[in-house]
Amino acid sequence: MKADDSCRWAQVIVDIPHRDIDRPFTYRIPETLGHSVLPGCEVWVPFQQRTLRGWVLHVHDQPPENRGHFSNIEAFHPGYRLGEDLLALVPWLAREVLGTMADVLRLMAPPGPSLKPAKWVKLSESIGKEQIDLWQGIDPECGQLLQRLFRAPRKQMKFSSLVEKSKKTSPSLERLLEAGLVELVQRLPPFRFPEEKDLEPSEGIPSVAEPTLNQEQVAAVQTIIADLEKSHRDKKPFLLHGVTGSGKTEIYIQAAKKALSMGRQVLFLVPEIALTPQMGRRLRERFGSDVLLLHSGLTEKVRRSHWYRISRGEASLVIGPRSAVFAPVPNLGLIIVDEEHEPSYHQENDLKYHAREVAIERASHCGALVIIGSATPAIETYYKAMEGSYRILRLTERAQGQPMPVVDIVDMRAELAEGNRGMLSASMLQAIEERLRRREQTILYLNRRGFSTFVICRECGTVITCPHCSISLVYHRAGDQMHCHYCNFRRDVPRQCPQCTSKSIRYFGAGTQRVEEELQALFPGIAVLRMDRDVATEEGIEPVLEEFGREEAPILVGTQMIAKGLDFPKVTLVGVLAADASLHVSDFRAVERTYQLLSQVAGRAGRANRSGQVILQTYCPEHYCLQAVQNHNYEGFFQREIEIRQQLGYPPFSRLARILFTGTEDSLVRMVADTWTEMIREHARKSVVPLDIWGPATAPVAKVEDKYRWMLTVRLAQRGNEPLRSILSNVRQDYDSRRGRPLPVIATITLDP
DNA sequence: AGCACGCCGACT
DNA sequence: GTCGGCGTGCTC
Repeated sequence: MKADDSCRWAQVIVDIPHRDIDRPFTYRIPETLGHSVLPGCEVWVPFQQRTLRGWVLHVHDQPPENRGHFSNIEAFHPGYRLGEDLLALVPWLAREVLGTMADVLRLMAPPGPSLKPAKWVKLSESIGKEQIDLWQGIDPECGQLLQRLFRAPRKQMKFSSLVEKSKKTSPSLERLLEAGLVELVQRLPPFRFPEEKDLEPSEGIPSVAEPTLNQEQVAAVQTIIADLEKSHRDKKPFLLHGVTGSGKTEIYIQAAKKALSMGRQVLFLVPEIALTPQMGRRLRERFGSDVLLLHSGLTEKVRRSHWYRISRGEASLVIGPRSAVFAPVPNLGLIIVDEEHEPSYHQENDLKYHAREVAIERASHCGALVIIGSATPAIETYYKAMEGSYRILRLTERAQGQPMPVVDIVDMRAELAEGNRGMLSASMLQAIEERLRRREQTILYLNRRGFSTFVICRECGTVITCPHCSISLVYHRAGDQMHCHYCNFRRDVPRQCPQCTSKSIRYFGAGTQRVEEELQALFPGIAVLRMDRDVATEEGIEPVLEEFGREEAPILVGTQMIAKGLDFPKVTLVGVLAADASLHVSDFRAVERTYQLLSQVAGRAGRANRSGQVILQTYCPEHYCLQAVQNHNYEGFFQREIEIRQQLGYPPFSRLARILFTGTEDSLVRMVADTWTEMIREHARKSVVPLDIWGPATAPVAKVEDKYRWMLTVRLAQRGNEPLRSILSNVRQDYDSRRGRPLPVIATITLDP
């Protein structure tokens, strides 16, 4: 063996997502692996009696300072290497989401199972025929083994085929190992890149002519192109704020073309999986076969195959959902995050990262530009743009100059006063009748986000709220009480409205089914299609939508399931039956989400050359959210909302963390939650950090799959995330290292929920 | 995570 | 007397 100071050394993260092991381990790179082992390589290393997968973080020439025993890297994956930009994300993201580096690396690794190295027995170089004969005389069993190895190709055999079925090393083999006649090596099965035959066929030639851009679009494109041409690495992201139908996609396309012409690749992130093929089709018409789609409907084989193609630089434009932000494109020049406000960028089962933030961080490591776009940016995003963290580009007009749809607000309190107890207002009915006469189509939304009903006074529109939290209370059937999901305040359902003393207290929450029934009673013989979770088949929502698209029914009733990506030219009326339902969900983002949803829904009316009408039914017509939707006034909405956030100390003026405790024994879950609460309080006190702690309270969904859920919300009343993160990380550390058998309760921390 | 070492109960 | 339970500790 060579002297230590002439070999190369690697810092390796092993594939065990556990906090105690979440640090680099040092391994020697044996000469046999030459200079192939580089940062970003997937390797196999000995780790306590077994061989584990790992990834090389750094490679260096100096032997480690602290002398000790260091093992050799046993094998490496020849098929890929993570780029420097992705590698740089590993410690950052692990810290960001309070996870481990192994967790992050798993997200970046090729999809599907990793290669499995096998143990091989190799005859040492110097062993000749004579020596084997000699051993044959001394120990026939050892001689036999040596004979078989000598005859094997390359004088080596799989451990399992040499030593029969008994898993244990036989005594004879042990002896040979000790004598240095044979050695054990880990060998990977031969690697070949996956087949491409499963790829969907694609036209190689762009088939659609370039559309003409309006003035605003041209200006935006010019700004972006000028920035792409600059060579500075630290490019501040663009926020492309354009009203629905303003032609944001065309801007993306032009920006992508520019990046491609500079020899760099483009990542295009889209929120909804269902949207991906549609967007893919459109982009393929413009870019040809260089477009690669990564939607969730792909089989693992195909995803693997795409992944390797991307890593070899064979796809110039990669389009996909959240997880595509980790696509291994080698020379990334542009990342587009379409509909940046969509919550689907944030919800992830295990690691709770936000694709928009990952995109921005990744881009900063490879000098790429990021464009995030939306008609209704997240409040926090727009606030950052106002502060100057993003550069803002505005599209205030629709691409072809079409007018925005007319939005009417119907006051349902007045309807009630006039004796209409149905779900459909008089003006809504009238508008529907009109569409039926004109043979146009109507979409009705019953926008009931969330799971449980809220309680409202039918006369004055007052919603019962928590006295401590300025959010609405949620009615729980169990116990027939109202709960606050933030601070666990509880009260009985009031007999009278606390505002107007009326007794018309109602549990709100009629579903799409009732709408369907009502419509059929009102318009006998008219076909009504319904689309909600109860109707959705395995093929998803497509069949129903296609039926509607063929104009086989004049009316479609659905949940927000159908709010996205619809484009039916015959639809000229969109009705929202309970436009305020999602306003009262107990979440400080509820109003923001309502605005986004309603704006999006409103954009569905009158897409082609017919003008559209939108009717919003509500119990609080004067609410600033609905007013802003009516006037298509995002700016005004933002001003109101940001003011309220500031007053109440919600993000972006503070940082929130949510800790979810789950377990099958309710009392134990509660106990752990209490323990954490105390520990957090203690840590905050010691480090003098201004933390507010709400709860623990039962989670909005108190029991899921027989697991009880308690929730703790922690607020840091200042802007930086760091103190909050370190306190939570310390508390978890302390909690995990307590002696005794751990309780069967899982704690999940989400920062910026 | 998962493997070894170690110190206490019920067994051929 | 040993086999084996799982609490504790460590991993290049």
